[in-house]
Amino acid sequence: MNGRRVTIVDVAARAGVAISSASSALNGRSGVSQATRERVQEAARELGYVPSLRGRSLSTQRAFSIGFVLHRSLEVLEADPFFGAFIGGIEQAISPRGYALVLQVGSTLEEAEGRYRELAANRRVDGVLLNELRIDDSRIDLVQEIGLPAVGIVPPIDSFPLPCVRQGSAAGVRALVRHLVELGHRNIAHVAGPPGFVHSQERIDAWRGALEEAGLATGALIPGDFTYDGGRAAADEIAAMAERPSAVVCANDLSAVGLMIRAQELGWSVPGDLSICGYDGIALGTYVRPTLTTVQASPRRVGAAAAELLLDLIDDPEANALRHVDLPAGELVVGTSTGPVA
Amino acid sequence: MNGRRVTIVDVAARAGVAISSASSALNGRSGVSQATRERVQEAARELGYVPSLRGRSLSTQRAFSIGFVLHRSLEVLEADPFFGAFIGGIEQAISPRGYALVLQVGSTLEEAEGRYRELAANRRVDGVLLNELRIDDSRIDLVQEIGLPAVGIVPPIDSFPLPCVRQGSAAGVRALVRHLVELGHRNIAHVAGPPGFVHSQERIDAWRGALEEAGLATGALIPGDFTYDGGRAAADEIAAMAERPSAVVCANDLSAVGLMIRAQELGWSVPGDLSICGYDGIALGTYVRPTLTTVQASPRRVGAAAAELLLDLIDDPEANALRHVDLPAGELVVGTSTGPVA
DNA sequence: TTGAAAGCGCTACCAT
DNA sequence: ATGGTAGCGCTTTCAA
Repeated sequence: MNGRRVTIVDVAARAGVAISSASSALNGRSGVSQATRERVQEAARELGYVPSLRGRSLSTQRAFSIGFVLHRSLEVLEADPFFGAFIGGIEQAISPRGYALVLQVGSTLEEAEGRYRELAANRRVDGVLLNELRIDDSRIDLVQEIGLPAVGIVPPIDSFPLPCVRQGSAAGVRALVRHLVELGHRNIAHVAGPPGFVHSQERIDAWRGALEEAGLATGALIPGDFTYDGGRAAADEIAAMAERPSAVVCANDLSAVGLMIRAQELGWSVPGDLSICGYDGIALGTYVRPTLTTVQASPRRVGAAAAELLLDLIDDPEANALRHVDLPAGELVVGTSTGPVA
Repeated sequence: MNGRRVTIVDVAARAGVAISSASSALNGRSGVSQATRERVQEAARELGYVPSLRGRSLSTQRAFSIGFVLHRSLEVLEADPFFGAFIGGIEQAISPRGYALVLQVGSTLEEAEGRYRELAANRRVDGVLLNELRIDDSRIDLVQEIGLPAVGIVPPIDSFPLPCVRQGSAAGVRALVRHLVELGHRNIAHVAGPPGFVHSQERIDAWRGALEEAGLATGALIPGDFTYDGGRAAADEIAAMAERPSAVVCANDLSAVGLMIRAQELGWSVPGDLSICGYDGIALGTYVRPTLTTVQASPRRVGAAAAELLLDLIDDPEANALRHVDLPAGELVVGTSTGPVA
């Protein structure tokens, strides 16, 4: 590489115009003649000019990047491939617009909050994505307080105070329950997600509601935590029950797989003795036998939509202050882990 | 939030000193009296001053972030949780040093290269991590050509021209083969990684070498691509073989699981008819039945070590120009997918 | 020890 | 349409 980087000064000099004209020409602003514009662009090309993000950043007060904090334990991260797709979606949406993703990891919620504060304080990013929201999530106050543009990823609740991408899991969970009911199941349990999460609650409500619609009694609500081991524990819990359910809807695929493996270890046939379904549609569900009945979510699309909305928000805070994008619900994927009641 | 952000000018004014003194005081540089230093720090605290990364960035010519480009198809990303841990390790190493991770995705190698070029051209990052290197990887020339600090993640080869973190899989593969030999296997095949990758080749060589050491004939070398479906295809290939191996070492866990599931579908008993092992030690291997015999790699540690080295390199290019860090090999994890030869 | 001032590379305002 | 020029917030050199 040759010594100094080529700057806009070099380009302007070469084109024989003022720096300001060069800037306007390169950024497609008006106020330059066609001839000048072409001369500048020509000079830039010849010199291999690439605008410095730093200079631009300082002068425009923009970082040209957005932030996302994974607030999960590293252990879960290792097991759950969900984020790969989500991040892929984000990238896909922002890179064409010249933005980059700054990814941070905070294992606890407190740590995650700290990272958001940091990102905001030093203005490393122009906005952040908020996912896996808790009920009364403190991050909402946080971003409002520090004036950091933020987009939430939430179920379709009406009262969310920030712009958000809404993908409901209620419809999917209902579809799962209906599927089970059609197979003749009458006692359908639910392995929940960790308490406090908006989407944990949403799935619980949807499961309850669907049972009600079908005229069935509410089944057992078994605590869970979205992990493989949580699913295994749920199986043991079921084993200890006086009246076992014939089917169970898990809050996500990972715990469903844990439940299924443990059930098989306990000597049960799946779906013969117990029908199992999950939620998410991760690849793992197609690897195990029987294959998992689940709902195919689209983390990639969610990531892309949320990132897109965030950039819009950054560009025009007023117009997008309360915009929300509704994404279609996931589709039912019938695997071999659910079958007719014995 | 109050209108304007507080800058170093505000701090200096409040402390009643010059901006340059404030800067020195805050950054622990010498040339300020203890009294001044304290007064400045006090003022900064009172004002809630956080240095602007942008200003610092422009003046120091540093981005305070490093880049990593995932060059994988989104499909694989969704299935392979490897990167979660890797990224966690990176984050863990850099965030205490005030750095952030800029993550990009390039599905093809060409696209990935483009992203590296971009990162370098606009100086969005101070350095990059290079993993999954190919033989004669073009990115090596690229970073050298554009003068972008880079750290490679490679097997322990001597000739690597960049600073690197070396974690060999050879020892692990040998351990797998020895394990199989002890179980009485004499015909041990290998499902390879995609051709052209350094670590694909390393594993092929290690498998061959270990067979030779054991005085056995080289087994079948079955092409693969690190994916689940590649593993399934390998099972079909084995099914078509005149003389089937009694055991197979796969280049990674994901393909081993694919192979195993397909083998079971074909009616084979695992490990009765075929012993199978993988490499990586991903959680998936403990979910399936039988559980996968594999080698536990440590992507988190690799990520952390590589990031650490990269920051050292950025801080002192000369001293670290050819430094390499050797990481211990992974450990053999014996699951139930391998057993005595029938 | 302290302070003034010159950049870093860019944008945008204001004369011309 | 064009060209100066004043920032953006910081670091760093050089005088005082």
